Amino acid sequence: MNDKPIPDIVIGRLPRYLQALEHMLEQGYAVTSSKELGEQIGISAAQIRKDLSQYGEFGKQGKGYSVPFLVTQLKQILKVDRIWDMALIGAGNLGKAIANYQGFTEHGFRVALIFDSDPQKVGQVIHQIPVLHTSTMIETIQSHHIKIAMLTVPAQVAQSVTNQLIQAGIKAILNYAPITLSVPEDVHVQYVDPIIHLQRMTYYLD
Amino acid sequence: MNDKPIPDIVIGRLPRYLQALEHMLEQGYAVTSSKELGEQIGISAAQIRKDLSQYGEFGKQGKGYSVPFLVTQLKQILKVDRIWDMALIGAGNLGKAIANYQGFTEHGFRVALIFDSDPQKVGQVIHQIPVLHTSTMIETIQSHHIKIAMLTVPAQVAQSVTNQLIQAGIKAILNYAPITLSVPEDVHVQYVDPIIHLQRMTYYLD
DNA sequence: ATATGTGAAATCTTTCACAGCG
DNA sequence: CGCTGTGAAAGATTTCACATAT
Repeated sequence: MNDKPIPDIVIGRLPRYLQALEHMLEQGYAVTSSKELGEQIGISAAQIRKDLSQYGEFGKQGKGYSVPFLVTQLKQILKVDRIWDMALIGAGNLGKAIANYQGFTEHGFRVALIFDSDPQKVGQVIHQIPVLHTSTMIETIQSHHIKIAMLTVPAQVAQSVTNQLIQAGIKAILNYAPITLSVPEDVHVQYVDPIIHLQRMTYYLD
Repeated sequence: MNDKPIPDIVIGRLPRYLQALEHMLEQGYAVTSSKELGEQIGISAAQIRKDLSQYGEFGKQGKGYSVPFLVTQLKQILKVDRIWDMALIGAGNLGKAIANYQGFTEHGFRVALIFDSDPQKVGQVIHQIPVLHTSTMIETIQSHHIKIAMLTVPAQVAQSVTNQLIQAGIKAILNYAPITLSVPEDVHVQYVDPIIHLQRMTYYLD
């Protein structure tokens, strides 16, 4: 039981564990082991045990881990044992596809607000949510106490929209724009960029 | 000048460097430094110098790096100095959005083939490309010598489709299905999963 | 004066290997 | 016996700091 912060690299693996365990749960597994889970997701058994041991003793020696129990624990650790409302900024093709993605709702993430700066898009209803103009963004996000935003605006405006999001009290940004965002250190950013992933793989191709 | 393979963690940063440098190029920068580039993308100057030095001496002491030269070099290193044809498997909402995404073409990635198992989708034309039935997938991919696939099928069938892709000679998979794929070690997989990213951030929220 | 390229040092991460418990 | 939890060891990665070049 340490009081040092747990490395971010460990946090990054927890959602993968949760994903695999939820899959096992659907398949009716009652119990699993670090070895079995590791084989499923391509991570060593020792690493899984070490990662989990940062948070408590969830397993039983000689037996393994209870799948439903571990799912519950991981959800608590990751704070996904609740519903998170999110704001979506950018109602273009990508934004629309994201607003309609079922996976978010299934995992407790709800698109609550949608914004766009194009007057033609404002007033449209996407996935039952009306598109609002960005001029009302800061105060609307504030009044809804929303902490998570998804950014699907063009790269040229991504940083200035981000600055507004920070003013609005947003603390986590899922950024689909192909640009590195500059944010204060209490704001978290994750990047979704297929080009970056593809370029990382072509390196290894002939 | 080493002959050990360069760590994958270094490869993973190169596309970020390229992205920032292309951005600088558009803005008309002729020269940059490891310090300037590092501030742009939140990576230390020393790390950038060390990473680049794995591939050669691209900079000039006292001066910095020529932006256009470094862009050219990085494109060669990452093998994105050419056009890559790709196969898209899964013509649902997400697949359609991806097929229409301009960013791929702009970076030399071309969606050349689209497959789906749903007879209703077969024959549809998406972004000027006809949707083919998955029964013809293996031979069609082989005859086009395509090495990269994007997977936007439901999780339940992702592994079996992957097995077919491997038979077809695919060596790189960009996987949008929320499941870890099992592949031989000469096949590369990258994951695009917004839920995983969101869960990684909620950990840090109150 | 300024910024690279790079060994050496520091730090971080993973794996090992085994005591201990069910 | 089997599998966890965990210190210690090994390995990988990052940072430091400076000789060197322009």
